[in-house]
Amino acid sequence: MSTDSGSDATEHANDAGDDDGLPSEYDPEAVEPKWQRRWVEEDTYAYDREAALDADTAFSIDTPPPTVSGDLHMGHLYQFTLQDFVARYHRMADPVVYFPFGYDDNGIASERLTERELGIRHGDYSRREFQEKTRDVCQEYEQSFTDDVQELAVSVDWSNTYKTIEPRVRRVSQLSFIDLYEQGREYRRRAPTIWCPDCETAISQVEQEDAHKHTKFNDIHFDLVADGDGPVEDETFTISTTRPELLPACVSVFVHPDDETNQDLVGGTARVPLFGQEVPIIADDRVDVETGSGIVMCCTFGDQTDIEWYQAHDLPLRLAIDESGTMTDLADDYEGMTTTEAREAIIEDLDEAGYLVESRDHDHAVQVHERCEVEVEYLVTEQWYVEMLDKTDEYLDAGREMDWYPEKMFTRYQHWIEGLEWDWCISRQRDSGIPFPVWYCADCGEIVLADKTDLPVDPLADDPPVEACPECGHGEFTPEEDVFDTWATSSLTPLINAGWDWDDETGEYAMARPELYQFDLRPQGHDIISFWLFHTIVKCYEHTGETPFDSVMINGMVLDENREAMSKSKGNVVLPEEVTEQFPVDAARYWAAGTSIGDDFPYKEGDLEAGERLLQKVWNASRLVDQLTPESDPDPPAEEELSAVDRWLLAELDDLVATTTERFEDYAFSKARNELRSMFWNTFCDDYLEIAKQRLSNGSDPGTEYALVTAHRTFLQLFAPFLPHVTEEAWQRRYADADDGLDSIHTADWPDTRGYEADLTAGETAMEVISALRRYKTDSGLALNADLERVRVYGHVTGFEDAIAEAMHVADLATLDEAPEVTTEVTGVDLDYSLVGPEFGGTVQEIDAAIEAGEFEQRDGRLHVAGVELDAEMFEVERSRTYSGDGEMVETDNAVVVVG
RNA sequence: GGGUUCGUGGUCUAGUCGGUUAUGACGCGGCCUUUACAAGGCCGAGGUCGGUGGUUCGAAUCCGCCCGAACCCA
Repeated sequence: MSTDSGSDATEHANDAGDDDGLPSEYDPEAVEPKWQRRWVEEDTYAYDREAALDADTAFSIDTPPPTVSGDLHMGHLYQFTLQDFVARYHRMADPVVYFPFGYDDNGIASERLTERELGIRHGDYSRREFQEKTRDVCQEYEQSFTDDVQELAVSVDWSNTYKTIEPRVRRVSQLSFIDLYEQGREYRRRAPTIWCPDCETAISQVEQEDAHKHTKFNDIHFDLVADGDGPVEDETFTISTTRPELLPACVSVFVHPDDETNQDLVGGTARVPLFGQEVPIIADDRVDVETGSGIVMCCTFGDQTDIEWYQAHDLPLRLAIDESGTMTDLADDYEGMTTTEAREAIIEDLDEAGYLVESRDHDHAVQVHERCEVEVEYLVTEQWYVEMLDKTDEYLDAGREMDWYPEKMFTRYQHWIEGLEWDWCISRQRDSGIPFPVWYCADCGEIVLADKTDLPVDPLADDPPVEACPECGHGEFTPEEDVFDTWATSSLTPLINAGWDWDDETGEYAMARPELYQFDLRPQGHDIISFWLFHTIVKCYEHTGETPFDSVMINGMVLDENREAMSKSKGNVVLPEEVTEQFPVDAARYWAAGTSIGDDFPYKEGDLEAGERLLQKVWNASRLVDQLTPESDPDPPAEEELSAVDRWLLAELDDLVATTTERFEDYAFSKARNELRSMFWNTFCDDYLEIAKQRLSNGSDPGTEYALVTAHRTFLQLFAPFLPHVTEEAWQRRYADADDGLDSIHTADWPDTRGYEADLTAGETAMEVISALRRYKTDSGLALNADLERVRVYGHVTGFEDAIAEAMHVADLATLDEAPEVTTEVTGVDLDYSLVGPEFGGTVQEIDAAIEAGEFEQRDGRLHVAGVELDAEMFEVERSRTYSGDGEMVETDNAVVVVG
């Protein structure tokens, strides 16, 4: 039976002396690693392009490459496993699946990892040296990522992987830049920029996050030089600020237009203390009147509102802080200090000079860089931008064209886009990253792009494609030193996967694997859908004119057992390796399948244990099937050889195949898992197997054997995406074709419905009768296999009589044409409110009351109650029955059973 | 501060464009060794659906307000 006999030593560890059947114990510790290795060795998951082209279709998944910044966490396990459910299902249901893997190692996160790992600072090395160190460190982590992902049985095609720093990706990234530039979608401008003084780079709006900081709120006197009516003397007013070090950058003072007490100041002039510059007083409704004195100073730049004011009121620019967070010469005596030093010194001096009214404690939210948590500055620097704000409507439409799972996530995306305020700043002043393929004429500043055929280039090392400036003829060029924002590359994964490139011969962009684009699915965590998805849509849309994805599957976050986010500081982090040490991988996958897509969900050991039990159940059922059916591929029997119960099982199985297929198509894993489990456990194991066991103990029965094998085979296949190891093990031992390499269950065809029709009502009633008899035996203290002398059934179980009798060890079973002798008593009336309500409206309560009081009468099939008449379909009379004959009566929903 | 989503037995959850006895699993209590499985089988207890007001003959399901949580954006 074992089709891979001798291929692996570990496999025989637990089945000595049991050559013919399945070993009695399922041993995941031996079985799981065995198949993980085989699948990789045999390229079970490889993308077969020939087949894809033949079939003219491939199910393609654009997996977001995880950031290489440390070890695998539960979020990875969860996310990869969900992706794998999709990949495994479609690999069986569709001709071909493309399921690649990327490592995102070109960003700040990887630099930080390198610094942490080696205990160094990037600034102490040349760019090239540091890049090499980063690559070395990342390589180690990438290898362990690969091992981990393989150990989770994630069916990635390992022949289609990429690193975001590799030359091919650098080329795509630089091509993307050139294409967008040539389309006029990019510009370089000296403009206010969000700046991280610690990383010394520009960052984009979306890389900021909130942090609550404890600071001082300082009330400071400003001298009033003139109010709205003209010059005044010896008058002052008070502004409140948390950032007095920005006084040298103060360019105006603002008052809210509704602020009546200070309205007289508007149109006047104020003198900035210590620094002496005179600035206008202006009205603007962006003033926050809730905090502070209601009068605020505007500096270039303290926050985003300052930038808005600067632009709206055409204010002058005073730059008091430089790229490293150091005070400039504008700050006079404070030049060269850090912002923190300057803040303290200025407060002291203000106090001495009598300008400081009060300095009080204050908690407020500040913007910090998400990677290093250092407070951002707003500087004016020269950066590259991708223009976006002019086309947000179009990008929103692109998002609308995709199918969102769950649907509600689109709303989040929509609000995010509608709230955008900045174009996308894509230049970063970092060591590691993909350089801009750009030089500038040293004389006139003309922008010179690399030639597309030369990409990837490094302007710091390579020469520009021209000898002289095409604009002014000058012969010297300055290389662009900046690198791309990580997202500028991360947003290109569909193009990377599809092999997007410039074809110099045709003069067009083309894809090496156009059959993959647009991608069928983009999976993504809900915390980052906004900007990762958005940027991907924007770029791919601009490059190809098409939305990159057909559908998006959004997953939630993994929480701890108390529904709290896992974090190192809370000490509640569960590591994947701890989980897989304790439980089979299949059990972890069972847990992962247990959530509605999009919802956060907690780590739950109980679910892992339930998963483990299911594995054992699958195994034990497989053993029994193996023992009962010598033939693993019996021919379908003739119609008359199939008994009612066999046909019933096959018909139920058809329904299950249909619904499970639909669930997988809709990414409804939780429903698929639960329905599959309950059908397998309750209907197949508890009911059918018990019947089949008795039936086959008396000799062979082609119908039952066929139904048994067919159902077993089908269950293994339906379970395969969730439980790849145990299903493969059972499949190999019973069904795989030994002559055909690794005939894996994961490349088998997804089951089709077989078109069996059966009397499902009779089947259901028969199962009710069996349950009732089990209950009778339990209640009577009898063993479940105890013999019953005589049973009478009143109810529709036509064709199932023998099955019931065999399964329950009944010597004499017969059906009754009429209800057993009972005295019936009407106990009430069940109304169908969906019919009664609309018909009788307000009188429903009276009807209810009359029935409750027993004041009703049934005549001619109609119910006369509370002065109205109800049609037959609106009600059902409830009766209680008392059995007065011999034996004991047991009732079910649809049958009456008399034992004895 | 704004927005989005969510709040169902001890725990996790199904149901949620209204129809009246709310689904399943885990856990809990009891009983039972049936020749695949005690990691099994059977039975049982346990919730009125965050709170409140409203719409309606009828609301877990629709609307308002309040409370709580998460995420996103300021």
